[in-house]
Amino acid sequence: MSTTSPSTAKGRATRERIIRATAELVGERGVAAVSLDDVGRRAQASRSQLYHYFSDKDELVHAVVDATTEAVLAAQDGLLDHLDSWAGIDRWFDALVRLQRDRQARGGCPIGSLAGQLAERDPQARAAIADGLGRWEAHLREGLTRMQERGKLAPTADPAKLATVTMAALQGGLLLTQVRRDPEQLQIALDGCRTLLHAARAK
Amino acid sequence: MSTTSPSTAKGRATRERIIRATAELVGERGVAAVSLDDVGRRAQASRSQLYHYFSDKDELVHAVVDATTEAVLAAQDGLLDHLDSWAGIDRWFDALVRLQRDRQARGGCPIGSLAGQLAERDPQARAAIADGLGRWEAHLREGLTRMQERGKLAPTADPAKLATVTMAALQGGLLLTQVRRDPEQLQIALDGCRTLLHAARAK
DNA sequence: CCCAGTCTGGACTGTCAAGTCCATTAGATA
DNA sequence: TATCTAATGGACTTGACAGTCCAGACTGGG
Repeated sequence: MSTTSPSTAKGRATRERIIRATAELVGERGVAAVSLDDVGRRAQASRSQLYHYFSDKDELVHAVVDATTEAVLAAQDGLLDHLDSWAGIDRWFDALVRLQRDRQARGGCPIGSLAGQLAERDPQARAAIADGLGRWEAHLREGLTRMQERGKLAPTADPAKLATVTMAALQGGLLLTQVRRDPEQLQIALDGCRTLLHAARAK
Repeated sequence: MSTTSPSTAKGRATRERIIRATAELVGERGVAAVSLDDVGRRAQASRSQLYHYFSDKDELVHAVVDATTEAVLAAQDGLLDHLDSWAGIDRWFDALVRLQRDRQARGGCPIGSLAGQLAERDPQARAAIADGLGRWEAHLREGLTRMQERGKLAPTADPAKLATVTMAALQGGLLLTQVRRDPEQLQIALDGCRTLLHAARAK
């Protein structure tokens, strides 16, 4: 629970600034390595403001988890709603790989990173992350389902499982990309995945 | 560098105990949440012993990374050397899924977890983790290559890429398993991967 | 313009962790 | 047995961090 939800525009802006700054720092260094002083500095907010808007660090982290999942989904806006055609899926895959190249293979997946850091430490965060990944996966599952309905995907294919495999390849590919500092790793993973999806093409 | 490498059996035992205790704690709570006092308590060693054998926490963590990769590979001993047949690959996949069921989907992959925690924070650790994953992947790549030589895999297939996709599916499947607390996620990911591998079967 | 509620700055406290130091014990070797 | 070195215990220092507190500034509805 927030200690205070801001009722003025200024307050809301400050709260947003705090969350954004925290999310950035968490992305750069990981949750554990971010101190509230760091956050205050980057957000141009004093310590007391942090405690004015969040009851403690955990609550701030939860807000960051939510903001991060929203940001990841928003960043894919325009792509996730068109996963019901082979071209749409290709565009999505290409965009994901391009993003890793632009980022020089740093940081991995913001949600996946949070997962690794929080899953065993904070059950509430784990649930929120699972939810975020679920929403992400749902876009693909629903796209594949529509394709099946339109006869583009074999009737025997299982859209739910295909969506899960794809998420696994994506997350795993991002992990390999991050560890090896090589965006090609994601490319290879998604290429494999594409082959698998095409194998479920309606004949 | 170690401050001191133990020259007596007792010293070696202590050093081992420290590494093992740290690895356990890191697996349970994550790197950042483990203090040297915790380690001392679990390893039955005083603070000064930690500094006798390791120059600082980072060096201890590096030792843990090495020990963890060795442990993960050792745990798959008897499986990794037989990835040159469809049956061998099936046995491997099954064992991985069974392990997650036994562990109630907790902890994910020890190496993958370390990757998420250290990749952006400790370049040396990142390199060590990349090396460990590389050795892991090499077993599969070499197995697939042998299969190709024996005509079990299509000549057009690319063992290196197939091995990479498989590692991605494995790591991603483990991440989903961990976040969703559901071992079935790994099963689905590996089943998809199996389908992909079979698609590269020699006709 | 007033003032109640909102927002903000920064000093302060308690806790805990990393890393240092030194005195002591155990063990090997001659 | 004497002696040297490895190994150990634990107190101590230093610094950083989470969280508290309170006084002062701002703001918007009356």
